[in-house]
Amino acid sequence: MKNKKVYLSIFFLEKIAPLSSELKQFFQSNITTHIYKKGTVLNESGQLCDSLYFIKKGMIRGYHVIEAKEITTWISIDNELVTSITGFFKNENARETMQTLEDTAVEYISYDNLQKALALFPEMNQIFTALLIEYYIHAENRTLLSRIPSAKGRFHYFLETGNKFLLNRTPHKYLASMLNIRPETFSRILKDFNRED
Amino acid sequence: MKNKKVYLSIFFLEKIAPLSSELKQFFQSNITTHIYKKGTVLNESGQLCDSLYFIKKGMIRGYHVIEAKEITTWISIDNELVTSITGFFKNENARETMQTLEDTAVEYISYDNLQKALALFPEMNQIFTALLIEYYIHAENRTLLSRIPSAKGRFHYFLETGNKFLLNRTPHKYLASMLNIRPETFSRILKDFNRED
DNA sequence: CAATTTCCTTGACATTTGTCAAGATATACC
DNA sequence: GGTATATCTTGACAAATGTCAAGGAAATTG
Repeated sequence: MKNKKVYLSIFFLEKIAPLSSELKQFFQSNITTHIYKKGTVLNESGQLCDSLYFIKKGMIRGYHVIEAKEITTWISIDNELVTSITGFFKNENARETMQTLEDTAVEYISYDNLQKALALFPEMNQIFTALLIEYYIHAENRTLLSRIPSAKGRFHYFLETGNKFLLNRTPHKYLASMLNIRPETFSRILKDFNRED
Repeated sequence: MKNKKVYLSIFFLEKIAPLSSELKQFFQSNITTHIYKKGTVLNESGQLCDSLYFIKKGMIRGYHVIEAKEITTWISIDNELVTSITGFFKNENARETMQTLEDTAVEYISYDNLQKALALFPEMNQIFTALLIEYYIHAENRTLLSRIPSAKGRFHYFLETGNKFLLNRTPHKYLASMLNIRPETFSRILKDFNRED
């Protein structure tokens, strides 16, 4: 008798709204798992991103290339959903590149299967909407953060909005990029911060 | 015989997906119109924002107050939907303030009525999702813009992404704030830009 | 349309942050 | 585990942008 796999992403979705057993069964049959080595590019800017990933364990960043420089716009870790949102949800080519910053175990579902789920299971629409709102809020927070005038201000806002633990887990150059600060300046701000505190 | 009012917002929604005549009728009965004087605050940070506005004609900005300074995060004009998204969609207190920058005619619908529409008319969910995705993309664009390192770079990205016409319509101090530039610097960059071009 | 207020521009200067270079740490790889 | 590579730190300096102040332009108000 075959063992049923346990998918963390299903638990994750259940916390948003209850899933019918049919929908759970659907996920059970359509989720794929994979482990990516640190540094792997999941999806390149300009390619179609047709997967929605759930990070079981690990870290992924999204970045854009502007004026020949990488600009990191988000970093996600364990128990978060990630995709190249603009590309995935409109089923168009992604504008950002996604890359793992640690060895990363993911569960994922394809665009087509997600659309199927939306068509077949009414409760899926509810979940999908809730997720979009959640993601919108993240985007709004990032927007606000990056408009704080001083580098120090952005750094502290970043810490105060629940990201402090990333200091010990993410290479600082990516945090610096996300905060629109040069690594050298980041290092200096961090020194001051550790001194005060 | 009573004249049926013509609501631009209904045309706006029809462009996203077809509306059943029942849904159109529902909007017909539940849309309110209003004209706000320039400078009016529609919804203050910390208050519940329970309306989704469609700008018939005019201009509205959203801003946050951080470190005692106003930070404008978006500016919308004719034929756009606006609300304090985070607040409205989660039915929580808004974190931003919305203010008209011109005399502004709006059509709006309440949170409760929007929820009713979502419950009663399946096609409304489709529209709602499409709108959320559209708004997400806007937010992502703003995020990217504000992470461009140089003030000049942000200014040019702003122009190149279809906002040039705002130069002649929006007081520059708000554009400057949205681009995270001081008004004095904005003025200097603009002078250079006009010289070159 | 005159008066008042707000907004924009310009100059001089201060401050922050970026740049470059070198050495120190940490991490990855054979 | 030792070597190679990447990352972080620090200093000296340069460049970009912010700040302050004053005058001019534009818009608003009575």
